[in-house]
Amino acid sequence: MNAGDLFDNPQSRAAMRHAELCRQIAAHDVAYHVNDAPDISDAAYDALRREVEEIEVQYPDLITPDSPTQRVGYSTKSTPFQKVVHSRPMLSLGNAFDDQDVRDFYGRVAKFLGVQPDDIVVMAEPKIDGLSCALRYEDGILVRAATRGDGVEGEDITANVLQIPDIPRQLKGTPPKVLEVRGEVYMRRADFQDLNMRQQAAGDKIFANPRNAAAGSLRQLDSRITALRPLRFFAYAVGDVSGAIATSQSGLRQALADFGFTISMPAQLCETVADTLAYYTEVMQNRPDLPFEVDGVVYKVNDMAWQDRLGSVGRAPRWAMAHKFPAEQAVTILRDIQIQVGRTGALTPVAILEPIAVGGVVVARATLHNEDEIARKDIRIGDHVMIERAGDVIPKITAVIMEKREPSSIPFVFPDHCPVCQSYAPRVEDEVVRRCAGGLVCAAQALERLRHFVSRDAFDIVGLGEKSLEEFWDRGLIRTPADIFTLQEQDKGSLTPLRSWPGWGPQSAQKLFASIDDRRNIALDRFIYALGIRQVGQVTAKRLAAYYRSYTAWSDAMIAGDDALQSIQDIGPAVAADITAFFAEPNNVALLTDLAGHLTIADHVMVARGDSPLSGKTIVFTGTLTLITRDEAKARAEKCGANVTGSVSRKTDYVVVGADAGSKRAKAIEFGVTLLSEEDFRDMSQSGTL
DNA sequence: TCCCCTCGAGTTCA
DNA sequence: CTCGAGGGGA
Repeated sequence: MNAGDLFDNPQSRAAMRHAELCRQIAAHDVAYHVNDAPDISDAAYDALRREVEEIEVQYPDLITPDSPTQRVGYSTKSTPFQKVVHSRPMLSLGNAFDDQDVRDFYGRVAKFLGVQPDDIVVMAEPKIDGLSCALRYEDGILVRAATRGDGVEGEDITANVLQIPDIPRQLKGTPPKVLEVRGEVYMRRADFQDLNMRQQAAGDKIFANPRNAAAGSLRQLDSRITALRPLRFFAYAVGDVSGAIATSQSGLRQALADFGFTISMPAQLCETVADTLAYYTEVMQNRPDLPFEVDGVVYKVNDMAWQDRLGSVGRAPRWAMAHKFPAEQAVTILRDIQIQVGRTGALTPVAILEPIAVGGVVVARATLHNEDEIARKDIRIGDHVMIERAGDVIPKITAVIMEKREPSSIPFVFPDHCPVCQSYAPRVEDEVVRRCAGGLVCAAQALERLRHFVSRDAFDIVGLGEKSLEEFWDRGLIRTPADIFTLQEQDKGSLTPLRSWPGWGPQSAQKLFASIDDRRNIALDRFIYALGIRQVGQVTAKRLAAYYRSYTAWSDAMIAGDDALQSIQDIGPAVAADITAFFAEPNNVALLTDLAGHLTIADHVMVARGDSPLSGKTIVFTGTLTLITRDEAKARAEKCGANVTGSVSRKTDYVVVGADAGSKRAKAIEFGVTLLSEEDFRDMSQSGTL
C-alpha cells in the first residue's frame, strides 16, 4: 500500500470535503450574523448545508458537536422562522382504509420478521388532527421546538411552544441528557369554537377548522398572541435520544407520562388483529364525543427491537401504520373537464368544479386520472358528482349522482389530439394514458420539461417558478435548459432587460442570475434526473450515477449504447429502451453537450456507511435465505451502504448464496465474484455501527 | 406466467 | 397522495 491509497477512498474524500464545507459555512455565518453582511446568496448557503447533511447521512462519524448541522437553527430570509434540521427525519405513515389493509400490514410485518401475525402485539392510539412537532430537551430543559416541515427540515417555533400549558419546560424524573419528544399540537373542539367567537367579535379571521386554527396559532410571529390561543399537546414518540428510555411502545408512553407529558387517549395494547379492528370501530363510534378531532387511529408494533429491525422504506416506517376514518364527502356540480399536457405528453383530464367546502377547505378542481376513469364512471359535464378528499389532501370524484343527471347530457368525448400543439395523441395498446405525439415540437411538453428541470429535486433553481418560466418562454428567451444558463448574457445585450420588465426590478433580476449561477455545479444524479428521460426518476437516476460514477463515463456509454444498462437494479428492457431512445435522438445529444458546457457535473459520491465492510459494494442475493428474510437482508445491506442488485455482472462485488442457489451462483463463479454464505453476510452486516 | 413491490408521473390547496 | 406499469422473485 502506498500513501496515495489512504486518500483514494470515498470516505476520506468525503471527510476532506466535509471539513472544507464546515469552514466555508462558518465564514458565511460570521458574515451574515455578526457583520450583518451576507457574502453569499441564501440558496448557495442552503446548498452548502445540504451537502454537509448528505455527507453526514453517509458518514455519521463525521458529525461533530461543532458541525453546522448540530447548531440550533440558522436563518434564511425567506421565512421569519429559523430553519431547523431534524436530528432524525420525521417520517410520515402508510395508510390503511379498510380491514384488509390492516391485515396486510400484519402480514407484511410478519413476513419481514419471519414470525406469525399472531405474534405481533400492537399499540393502538388515536390519530389527532393537529400538527406534528418535535421538542428537544437537554438535561431535562426544553431548548428547542420545531415543526415537522417536510420531515427533514422544519421551523423553529420554540417561543410559541413555550406558551402551551401542557408542554413542560422542565421534565420530571430523571430524563436522559438529550431527549427529543415528538407529538401533536392541537386544539380542542370547544376551545376552537370559543376562539372563533372571540375572533368574530374582534373582527379577526375565522378559522375553517381546529387544525387550521392550531396551525395559524403556532405560526404567530408574536408569541404573546399564541399565548392567548388554547393550544394543547399530546406526546407520542421520541426522536433523538441519548440512551434508551423504553423497550416497547407502551413503555415509551409510560416514560413520556412520567416526564410530565400528556399522552393521547384512548389508547390500547392489542394482542390480535381482531382487538385492533375492534379498537378502530370503538374510536370511530366515540368520535363525535371525543373533545378533539381525530382522523383515524395509529398502530405501532409494540416491541421496539422489532421496530428497529423493521426500519423504514422511503419516508414511512414499516412498523407503524395509520388507519384512516372514511373521508368526508360532498356533492357538487362538474362544470367542465380540462385536458392538461404533462412533460411526457400525457393528456390528463382535470375536473373543474363548482367550488364547495369539503373537510374544511374549498375544492374547485379534482383530478380525473385518465380516459378510462371517466368512461368507467360515465362522468359527464353538468353532472352532480360526489367528491371526497382522499387521504385528507387530494380531492377526487367518487361517483356520479345519476338521479340528478340532465336527460340532455352527453358522454364526454376524450380528445385524440393535443389541445396545445394539435398533434395526434395516440393511445399505446394496453396503456391507459393517451400521449401527445408532438414530442419536441409541443410547447406544453417543452414547458413542462423545463419546469421539471428547475424543480426542487432536479436543478432546484429558486426564483424560476412556473409563471416566470412561462414569461421567458413567451419572450423566446428560454426554450431549452441550456438557455437558462445563458440568460444573463442574453439579457446584457437586450433592449428590454429583465430589470425593466413589469414585476421585475434590478434586485430580483440579480437574485435570479445569482441563483442560476449557484447551480452551475451539480451532482451527477440530479443532472440525470433533471433531463426528464422517460421512466428515469430520482431513484433510477441515482442508480445510474452510482454505476457510471462520472458524467463523461455515463454519456459516453449511453451514446455508444451500453448493453450493461439492464444489469443495473430497476432497469429492465422497457426503461433501458427509453434511455436508449433518448440518446438516439440527435437533438437530445446536442442539447446535452450544449448544457454540459455550461456546467460542472460532480462525480457521484458513493452512498456508503464508512465503517462497514459492505459499504459501497454491489451485492446480489440468490437462493432461499434461512436466517432472515430476503426483505430484511436487503434492508440491512442497504443500511450498510451496499447497493443491492438483482443480477450478477462483472461489477458485482459479493453474491450471498442461500439454499438451492442456481444460475446466479454459476455466473458468479464464472465472473470470479466472491461468494458469501448467509453467515458471512450476517457477520459482515453486523460489524460497523448499525 | 403470475403476482408483489417499487418507482415514476401527475395533481390539490393553503 | 394515488394510480399505472416495469422489474423481478416465485
